[in-house]
Amino acid sequence: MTDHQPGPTSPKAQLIAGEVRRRIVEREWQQGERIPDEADLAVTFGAARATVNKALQLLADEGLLDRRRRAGTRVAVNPVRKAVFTIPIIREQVESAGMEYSHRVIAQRRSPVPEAIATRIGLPAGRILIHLRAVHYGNDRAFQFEDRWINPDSAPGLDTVDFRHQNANEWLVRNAPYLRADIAFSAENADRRDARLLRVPKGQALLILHRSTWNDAGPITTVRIACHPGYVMSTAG
Amino acid sequence: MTDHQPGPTSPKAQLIAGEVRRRIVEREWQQGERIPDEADLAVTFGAARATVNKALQLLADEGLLDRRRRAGTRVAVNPVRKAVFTIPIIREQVESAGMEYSHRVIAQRRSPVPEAIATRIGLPAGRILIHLRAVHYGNDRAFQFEDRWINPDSAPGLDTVDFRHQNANEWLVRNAPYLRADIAFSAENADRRDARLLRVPKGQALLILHRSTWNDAGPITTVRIACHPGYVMSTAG
DNA sequence: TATTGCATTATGTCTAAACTTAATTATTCT
DNA sequence: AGAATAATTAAGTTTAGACATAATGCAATA
Repeated sequence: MTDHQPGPTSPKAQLIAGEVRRRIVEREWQQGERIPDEADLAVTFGAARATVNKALQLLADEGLLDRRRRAGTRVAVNPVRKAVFTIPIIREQVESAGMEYSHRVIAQRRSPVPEAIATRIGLPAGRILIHLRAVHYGNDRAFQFEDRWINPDSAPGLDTVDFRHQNANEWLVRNAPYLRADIAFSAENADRRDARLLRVPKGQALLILHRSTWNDAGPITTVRIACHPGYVMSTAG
Repeated sequence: MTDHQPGPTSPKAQLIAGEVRRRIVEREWQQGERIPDEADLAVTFGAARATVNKALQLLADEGLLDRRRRAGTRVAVNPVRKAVFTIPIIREQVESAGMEYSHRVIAQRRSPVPEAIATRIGLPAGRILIHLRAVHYGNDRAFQFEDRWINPDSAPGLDTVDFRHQNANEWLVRNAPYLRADIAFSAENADRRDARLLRVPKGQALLILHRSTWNDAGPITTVRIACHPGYVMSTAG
């Protein structure tokens, strides 16, 4: 088509998704109800079916629609609530807050991995990994304390890296991209070591982030990050 | 085309995404490096450009690629780490663990909203909202304590609902779909009330989840959920 | 009656071609 | 040289058409 309407300012698929979302929110299409099929909607909205498909996929990903072949598309009864968190790179986070970033390595040594950690990443207990402990600072205020185990087989040259001069996370991000990652949040009372390194009272509630990464050759690293009190992890809008 | 190859078992776009991912992970394409453009890749992979586009969009969403019009596609230097969490419906979570779900309303009254909460959801302080406090149990063990404020204007009939017989979250999910949601995790030491209701010692570290939702007419609800100790929120596979 | 097989249907995916838009590069003008 | 302008390029989006696939329901069969 060479001639067509003035042209919307945002992509058509987005507009369609927005309109469908509105109809759901305003109860024009009720929970569990079947909505018109893609071909019909394509006609109603004056778009190609592929465009409608894209819009509906979007809403299905959001958890607002349930779609099944042959059965059609219906409004989700229990909209799944998904939240996307962007795991910040500590340095960027500190610097974007206008503070100066620094970090200090508390310990770096080769050591047999404890059972609890070995099972978490699927390695036999007792394997020799690099054990690294470091604190990240913003303007000399402790921000995070990380306790990390690194698989020396996961990247060439890992054995000889001195993480005192080189942030472990950044080195790994650049030198050992991962295929799969697991992330978990929990809360713990600061133990003696957390308390000392983060300079908070023992027992202080801390947000704990556990992250493990793998590539096709096996586990790369697993880390427990203890965040300073008051740290909030929120859906970046 | 009526004749073509036996056909891959998984979608072509996925295969292409996988192959590109592999090339990045194996350093064939280095960080920051420009990769061939869509047209070239379409030829290499024997696919249409739209298919390659879909694959690359996928990887860009994952944070592995940076794409800009005209400038081309390059391997991300700092792969953004995104994590998708599925916020569980408490009842389902309890029941899927083989426990019996129940909940108890501690208080339900109309009350002027405190400043801190009003600003969080963008309402003038002092507005009269429904204030609800409830505990969720699994097999009589306290699971979560929720402290919720509900905007009575956000759904018809909200004024007359008795949440003793009707889980607030589920009622809202069904009767007041939201357009936008904010979710945040943090850690807090249990205060006296948390401790009493969750039956844990005062000071116990708790994972706290703050969630607020809005539709086009304004805020619907905001809630602070205190999870029992040991609760872990992880990227659900 | 229970089972198998087939037609139907709605979504899933792909293709080829076109047009749109943002950003870069080259060119022209001052 | 520097600024304004035009050309070019690569991604972004849409379209129309086709075929693939998974459910569903119906019909024929054992």
